[in-house]
Amino acid sequence: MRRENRQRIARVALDVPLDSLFDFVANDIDEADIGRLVRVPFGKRTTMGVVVEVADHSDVDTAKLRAVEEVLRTVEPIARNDLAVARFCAEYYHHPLGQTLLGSLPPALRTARAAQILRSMEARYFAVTAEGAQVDLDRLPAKSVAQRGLLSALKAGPRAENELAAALPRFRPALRALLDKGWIATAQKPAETAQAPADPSPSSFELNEEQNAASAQILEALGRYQAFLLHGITGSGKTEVYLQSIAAALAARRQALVLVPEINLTPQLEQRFRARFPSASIVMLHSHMGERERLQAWLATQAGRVQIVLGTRLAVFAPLPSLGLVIVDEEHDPSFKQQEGLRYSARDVAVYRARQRGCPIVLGSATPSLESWSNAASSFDGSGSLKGAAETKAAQSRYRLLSLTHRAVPTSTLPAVYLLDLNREAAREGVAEGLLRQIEQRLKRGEQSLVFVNRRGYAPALVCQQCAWVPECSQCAARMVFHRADRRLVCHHCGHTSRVPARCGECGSADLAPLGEGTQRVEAALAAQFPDARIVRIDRDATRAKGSAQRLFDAAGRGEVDILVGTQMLAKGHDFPNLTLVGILNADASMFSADFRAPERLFAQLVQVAGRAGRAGLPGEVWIQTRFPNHPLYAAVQQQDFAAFADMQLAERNMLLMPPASHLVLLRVEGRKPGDALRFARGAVDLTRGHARDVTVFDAVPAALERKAGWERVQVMAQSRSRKALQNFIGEWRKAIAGAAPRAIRWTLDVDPLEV
DNA sequence: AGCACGCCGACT
DNA sequence: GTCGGCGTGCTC
Repeated sequence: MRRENRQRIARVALDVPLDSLFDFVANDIDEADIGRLVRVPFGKRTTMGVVVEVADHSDVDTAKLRAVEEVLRTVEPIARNDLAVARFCAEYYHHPLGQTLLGSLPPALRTARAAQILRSMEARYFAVTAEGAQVDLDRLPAKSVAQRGLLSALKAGPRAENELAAALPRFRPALRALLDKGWIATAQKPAETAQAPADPSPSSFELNEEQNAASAQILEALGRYQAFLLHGITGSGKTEVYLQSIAAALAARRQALVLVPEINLTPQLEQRFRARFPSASIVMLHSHMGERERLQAWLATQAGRVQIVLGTRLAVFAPLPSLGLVIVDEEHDPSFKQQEGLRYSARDVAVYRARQRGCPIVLGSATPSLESWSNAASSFDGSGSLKGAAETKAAQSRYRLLSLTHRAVPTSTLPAVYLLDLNREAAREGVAEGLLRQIEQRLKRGEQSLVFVNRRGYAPALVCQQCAWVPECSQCAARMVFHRADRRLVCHHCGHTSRVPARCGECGSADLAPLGEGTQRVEAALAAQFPDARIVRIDRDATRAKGSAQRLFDAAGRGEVDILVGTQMLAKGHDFPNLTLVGILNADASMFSADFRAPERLFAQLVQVAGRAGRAGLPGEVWIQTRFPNHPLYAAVQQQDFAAFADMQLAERNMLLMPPASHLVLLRVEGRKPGDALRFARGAVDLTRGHARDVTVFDAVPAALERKAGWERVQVMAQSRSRKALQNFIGEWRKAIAGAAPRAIRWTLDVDPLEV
């Protein structure tokens, strides 16, 4: 029996929190359409999906089956490689495939109006008609300048509308007129001319021996998978090594993917890349781009018209058909980990991609994550003794370590680091006398100072002098931060603001005083101390307006500022040539954190801020205010010895069985009603009884921030030395939790959580 | 996730 | 008498 018109079924991944694929009838579809975007009817709405499989029968009731509405053939299918990346992420992070896959696409392609957006973006092309080709330009009326210009431009060949509009004055009416005369018509898009490999301009300065050695090793690995950890002190010229490697990848006609942290995505970096590769096509990819712009960049990359993709974590999903090199700059940076939805680590996904595509990946940092550090070290026994000898050996040197131990500019040296003991030294508004004296010296010498305070606002709390009452956010388990400029209290967790109370909410006293120091208070204190100094504050509040951060940085770079006061925003990527002093105010704050990674983060932050001092010739000094001058972390910062610090931390992690000595997953639970979250989380722990093979499940505990925006938050940690055992466990646990969770509970599993 | 349906409280 | 709260169920 022969069946005419055999029915074809497209199995489609949709942006819904369900694990299953959905079947649709699509008779004009075949294997080559796997990875294509399709518009499908779904319930009462229409949505976008991706064809993941093609079959000729469906197990779903024929009555239920509906037909694909449209196959988007103007976009190339998502490559098999990239589908595999999505599949890996969905599996590893235990997130629905549809949401993972659709979430990795530019937002414009996820909407049902994707086809419309694509159409509107497609440039119209115009060319002369046979009739138009006959027209003698000189015989046109003298006054029709615009028409003559347009016709002569098109006689040279078809051109895109947007190009013409940009190049010719009064383009629209001229276009109209020539179309009416029938001399020109819309035309096919001319065939792409293959892009010549970009010729890099020569390096701006000679690489030193270490940089050369590092580059040589990366170059040697082009064309195969190899992970490198490029550990270079601040100012050691890691970027030059990246540029050198990228040049080689481009010369081999391969694409390069460069990931940078969110805050570091500065125009300067883009400028540096463009200056270095003037004839290469470089696109940016980050979440602050408009939807068109982002789609455009994505499409150009997919079409192979782009040589370098420079972006934040989301760029790790860019469709690069000929990927040949991956760079992750500041690989330890927390912004590479997504904190909602698909909770992926862009650094880890980047390693997966490099391995999949058989190309090198360079993870660069002055203060690498302990995960990467242990992957690169041969001495660390991080994989645990449970593994067989062969496996352990393979795990020991998974990454190759490349070290840059000297500053690239020979005249610049690492800054000297000093501690200011707050137990012995008076402080004014949080600024120690010793630091004030240092700043004064810099002012006299005409040099710049930077004061780092990792808190915005005037004071992190307001406190009643009579009964010690402190105003708290009504929605969060957190103190309200006092912002003096706008005379308001602000919650830094949910954004809620309120008026400054005139009296204590407890005892009615009018004696409320600010407690602790934020950037605003330090700025005010310094202004009072040094009335003639030019002081600029740089934090999220001061740089809210678009471009204002850049203006402030530029002004500081030109030497128009004597003292910079600010938060982390100051810590990264900006060079202030005249800066010779860095003061660090509340470094101790994270000493009390329950998070086992707090010291690692603090060390990275201190090194990063310290690195701002003395970058160009002038010797720099760093002064850290602390009540714990004997803490070993500060000793390590003073020595600027990352290896010593890392080994100390790794020993601790080994003892406590924390990453990288083990692997973690966190169940995060949120509930609106008091007690709901804790009750459910405890139930989730009970579900694991008898199922946690080689996995330790800890008790449900309140999250670091117990209540946020009205939601109570509880978490459960599960730990294992075996990644595989943990993965199996998570799969089972997730199913059990999903079956038990009522609607009033929000929950997610965070694989390899960063903040615990 | 959306989007419906459905069953109990205060209102033009 | 309706408008509308959010609990439960389904989407090829």
